[in-house]
Amino acid sequence: MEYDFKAIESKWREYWAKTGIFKTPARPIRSGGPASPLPELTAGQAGKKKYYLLEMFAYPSGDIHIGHFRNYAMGDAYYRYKKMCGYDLLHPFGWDAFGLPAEEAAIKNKLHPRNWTLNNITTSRTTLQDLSISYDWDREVITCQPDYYKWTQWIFLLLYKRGLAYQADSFVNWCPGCKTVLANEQVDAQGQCWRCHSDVGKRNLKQWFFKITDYAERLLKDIDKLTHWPENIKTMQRNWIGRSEGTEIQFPIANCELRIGVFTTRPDTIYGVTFMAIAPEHPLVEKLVTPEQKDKVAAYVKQALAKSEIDRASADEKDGVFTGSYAVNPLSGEQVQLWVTDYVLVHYGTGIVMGVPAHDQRDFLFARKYNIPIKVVINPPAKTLSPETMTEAYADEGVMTNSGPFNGLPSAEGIGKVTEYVRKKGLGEPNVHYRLKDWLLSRQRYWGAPIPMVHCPKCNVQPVPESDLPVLLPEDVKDFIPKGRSPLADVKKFMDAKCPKCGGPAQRDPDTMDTFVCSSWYHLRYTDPKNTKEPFSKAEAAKWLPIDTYIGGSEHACGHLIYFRFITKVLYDAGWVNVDEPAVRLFNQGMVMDEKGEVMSKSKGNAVSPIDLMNTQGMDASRLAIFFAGPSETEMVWSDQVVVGARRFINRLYQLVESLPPATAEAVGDTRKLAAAAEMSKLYRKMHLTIKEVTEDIEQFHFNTALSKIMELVNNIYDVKNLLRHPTRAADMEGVKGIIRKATRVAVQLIAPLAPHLAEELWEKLSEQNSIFNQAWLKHDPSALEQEKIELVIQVNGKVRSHITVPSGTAEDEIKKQALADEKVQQILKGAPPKKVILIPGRLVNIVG
RNA sequence: GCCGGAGUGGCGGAAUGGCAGACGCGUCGGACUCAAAAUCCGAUCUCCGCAAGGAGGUGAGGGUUCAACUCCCUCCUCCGGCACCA
Repeated sequence: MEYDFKAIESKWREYWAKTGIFKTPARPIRSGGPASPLPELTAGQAGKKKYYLLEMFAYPSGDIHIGHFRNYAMGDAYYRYKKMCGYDLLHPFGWDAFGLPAEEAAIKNKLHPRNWTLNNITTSRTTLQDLSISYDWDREVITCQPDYYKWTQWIFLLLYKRGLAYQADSFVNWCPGCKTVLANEQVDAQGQCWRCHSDVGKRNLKQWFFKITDYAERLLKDIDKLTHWPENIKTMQRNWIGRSEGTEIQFPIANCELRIGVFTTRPDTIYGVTFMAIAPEHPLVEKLVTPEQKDKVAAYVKQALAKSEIDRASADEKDGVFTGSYAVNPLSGEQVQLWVTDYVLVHYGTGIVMGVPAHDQRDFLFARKYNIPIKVVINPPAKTLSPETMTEAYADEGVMTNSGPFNGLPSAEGIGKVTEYVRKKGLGEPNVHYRLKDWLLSRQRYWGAPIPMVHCPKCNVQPVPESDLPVLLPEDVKDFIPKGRSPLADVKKFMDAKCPKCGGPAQRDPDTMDTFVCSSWYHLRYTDPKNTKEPFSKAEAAKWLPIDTYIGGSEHACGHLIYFRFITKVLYDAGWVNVDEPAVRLFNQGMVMDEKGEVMSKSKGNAVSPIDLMNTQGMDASRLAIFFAGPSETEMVWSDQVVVGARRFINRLYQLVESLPPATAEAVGDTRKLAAAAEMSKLYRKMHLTIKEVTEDIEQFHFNTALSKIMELVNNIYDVKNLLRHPTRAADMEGVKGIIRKATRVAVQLIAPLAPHLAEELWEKLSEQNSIFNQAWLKHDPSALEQEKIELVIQVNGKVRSHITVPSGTAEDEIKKQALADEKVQQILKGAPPKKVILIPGRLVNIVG
């Protein structure tokens, strides 16, 4: 009979839904008694039974496509495997439901963003349920619902109370397309908006920030704890945080009281300073410019700010304008000109640099352009540089020269010596700077969580009291077309508020929060999603945290994956959670591409619907095809071709089970005795080897090799079965049937995480009553892997020349003797004595002639 | 430019110091069939050879080793990330 995937898959889908097999156990079993509030149990502790498996939740942009499906199918397979291993699992799902596309779609379709979003969620949820992904839907979270964003606002207030949320005027990334500000993480390498790819500009606005820089050092240092995270993600985070050790040195301004600090990693070049440079946005520019230069500087600043980030960064020429002020080199006493230039970044270091043209390429270009002197203070080993002949800066190490008391010192040593000197003189001190900037979270958009702050004319900024949360997003807003300021600013009913401090009239903050705030703590809400009194209870969080395996795309390396580490640390410091890192293991799944090699996505219109696949190919066949296509972490190309092998395999296994004698003939007794004949003992061994290898593979997300090994087992079963077609030893028949049946059961159990509907059906056919997912995962018998006879490869000079079979446990000398006596070996050696004989036990003998 | 990752049959890929190409797709041959599909069996890295067998072979070149897809050095190509970071 053909395998009727439609009937069988829907039968088991309904069965799982009815029996509630994916529900989270109320109390995960922990060794050492029931969970207590904030117990000391953490992941990695021996005997723990809980398992928190999480896939990154989804932005509900329409329906689930095959790219999502690959991600969720991996999680589902791993869930089912872990369940069979006896873990109590938390495997929730939810929706990252605030965000710009909802507004855009709403404007286009004349739908409220809320309705558009909730409709998409309904569609996508139904799809996931149809696909039998093992989520506990009782724990679903939807970030745009007041019962969720109430606690997002609570998190904001927590950060505010802890001095980690502040409002500041600053030049921020402004996307003219989205008409909102963007976090640094949302501007790509081309200086464009991550969503609409408009060139991002700069605007000076008063905005809310989270002080993630306070956590820079810990976020960096604790990367070392993440031993089960992919190396590339950790490297990306390290680069993103960008720790840089250097020295901050104060330069007095001539003829005035001001001093300016510069940050440098090369204090050894300080005697080579021939100018100073300040960023155009720097607040001190106004104070440092002299009246004569005022107009020129103002014009320059204006045009610099008008440039897009990318134009500014890609300019080959370094240009600038003299401010009219002079800075005094605190070591040499020399006076140098202070320039404004846009190659200095206001956000990095102090926003002011010392210009050392001889030893910094950018400074060199700048000095050449404006005829600023070049002074050599580092000479390369055994060479003397001359400013006149230099064509580029010499930035490497060397020997200090023209540097007063430091002459003759190797520059590497000079760094420490100069720092020490300025520190003693009170002119500066060692300092560390980070590339990481504070997290800009205000958005001038409607569809987000309102910022729970009010602005009182008397009391300034005041937090909304916790008891007044949530600050509800007004629903009856019709005009959310972006205008460059928050649509909420025009909703009088929303804006008018009482000051929590003085009770006087005040205004709400009109901005909403970056959606990355919503997604930075959802993993915590899952532990206690219906709590109305707290964001989550400490006890529930303690039960489940940390996430044991987190599955998601590597594109979140420097965004979400840093933010959720940060928020977890803040909550750890505040005593809410007992882990300071959210996820023990991170797994990055590869993307799904179409046959042209392009990423599948809704916007490209090339996305394959998993529902279509389910209807045409079957869910299990589609899953197996996805798993088999290649390693889980690499990209895969989807084509209908890849399902062919999977479908054949499913039929092959189904036919195998169908062809077994009735259950009464089951001979599952002492299979070792049955394994008398050579073929049988080979199959018996293969069965245990497969259990071992498949277990190891699934544990490591190597679903492709796991499946290939199950295929091998099934092929071997067929080989043995084919022997029955021409039986020569009738007495062995029953034993052979028994081992076939046993091995088939094993194959069915091993395939269960990968092809769950098929496995349930076959399990039932094998006369089992209970769900296969309530069965214990198989354990291999190590003694079954031992072989009575071992085949060894015989090499001569590293080339395979022959094979011998020896009883296991044969003495090394005996093996070597036999190897040398081999006919083939004799032919090649021609009687000459071997120089060396190398024996690798259980593998090979290499004879060096 | 800097930092990661990768490069293996016609294709997806396997093997992380020990028989390169497991498993699957495709192709070819055979069985079944009136025929086809499906299914089953066999072959399938390249070259020489009827065969037995032999030689070469994992981006290129060098090295370490009894033995290298695997480790080391140099280079090429592709992918990803960062990039005026002082």
